Amino acid sequence: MGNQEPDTALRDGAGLPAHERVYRRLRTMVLFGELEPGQAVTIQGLTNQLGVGMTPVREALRRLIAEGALAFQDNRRICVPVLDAAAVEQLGLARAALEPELARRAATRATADDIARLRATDARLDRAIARGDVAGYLTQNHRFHAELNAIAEAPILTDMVDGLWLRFGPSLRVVCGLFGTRNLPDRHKDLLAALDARDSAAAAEAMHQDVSQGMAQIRAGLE
Amino acid sequence: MGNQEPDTALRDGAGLPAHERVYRRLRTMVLFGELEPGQAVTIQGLTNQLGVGMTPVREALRRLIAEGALAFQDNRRICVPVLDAAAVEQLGLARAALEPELARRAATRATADDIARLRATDARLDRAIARGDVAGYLTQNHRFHAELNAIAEAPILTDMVDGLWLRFGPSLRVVCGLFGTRNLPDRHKDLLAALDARDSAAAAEAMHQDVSQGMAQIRAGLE
DNA sequence: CCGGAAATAATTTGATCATATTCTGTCCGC
DNA sequence: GCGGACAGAATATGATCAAATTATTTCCGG
Repeated sequence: MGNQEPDTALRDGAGLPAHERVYRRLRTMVLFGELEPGQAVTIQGLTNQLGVGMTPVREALRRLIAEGALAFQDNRRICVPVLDAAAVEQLGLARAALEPELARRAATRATADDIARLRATDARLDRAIARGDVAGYLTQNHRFHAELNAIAEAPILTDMVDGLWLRFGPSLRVVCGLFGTRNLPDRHKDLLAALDARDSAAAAEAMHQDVSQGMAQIRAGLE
Repeated sequence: MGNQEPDTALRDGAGLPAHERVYRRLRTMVLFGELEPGQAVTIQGLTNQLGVGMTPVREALRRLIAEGALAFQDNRRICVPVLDAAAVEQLGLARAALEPELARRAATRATADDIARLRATDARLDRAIARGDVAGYLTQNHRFHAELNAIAEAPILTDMVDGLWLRFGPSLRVVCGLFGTRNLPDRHKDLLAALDARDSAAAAEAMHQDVSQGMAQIRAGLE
């Protein structure tokens, strides 16, 4: 059979280099659990699937591996990492150390517009949970935290946190697939109240709770 | 002129893929300040200098950029990042959040052999300082922290911290070049005492001091 | 004669390179 | 000062080589 059209998912992002498009595509796939933990990823498979040469694919993979989103197998195969209890613990520690600091900063900088935007995202998040829409939950939850981190204006910390989300994304998806959208932690209401009040300490505390509960959920879901 | 022999610094690591060798070489160059902040790095320059094709060089650069060791210029040129005050502040926050935790864990796991090895490294560090040997100071100081982090057995946290060191390496070298090895902070004695006593809290506190003083030094050195 | 382990052949996949194409910034002539 | 040609550098492709996994065959013991 001939090669089908080069994957509609790359239609946007025209003008960007091919390796950047491949990177973004794979990144969202990992972040939202479209690839499951342990799944193998081959270079040639991606070149066929995405309709680009191997050099851009290679670079995108190298970048994702450096960020921990993908991992080398014992041999030289590439796959989505499988988290063990120790990994989840370390990711939780790192998140608990960094994300409250971002929330603290956001509380001192958030404008009324910023908070309104966050509240709108949180409303979409609640609707997705009520609907039992796992993909919607993952998307909107990430969006909420990403918008909050952007307000903090700390690009280095934000990049580090993004890397952490990338690492537990596939596992979070698995856990949500098991338990649905019930029992999902959500300290966003406390957080929004703290932002309204410009209360840095309360914002940091709310974020700490949100992170702790979220990681506990993942740990529990992996038995 | 013809191309000279393919760089003696790549002689070791035989058997590893070329992109891995290029990555390690560039990584140590950045980590120990052999490249100064703002310096441009070209792909073709590296292919000539290291005697490899451009694909391995491309992958190594992509990886280093993902780790923050190198950065894109406005156009698509690559250079060593120049840190501003905000960047140093965020790096300091992240280090202060993560490295004390690693010290805490190391205190609960360190064997007598581990501590002896650390003490030997610290002795070499002191000799380098007394000698005014900047390169030796940078090497042994990094080695001390790397050995300590290895004891903590937390690979994810250790990787994150390694990435942070990569970011401020070039600037630390500049500061040391300005001020020599005088006034360099060193809470390593407190740290070793805490390890001897298996005192996690004291180890974390000593590391927090070491990090804070080190980052303050860098911030001061950049005016 | 049958089943399974070891050895070997075939396919798949990763690594590297040489080359072509595109883009950016610069320099010269008008 | 402006526009177009030129040079340099990065991006992207396909071909080629090496390593590894899988499939197949062979051979031996029961």
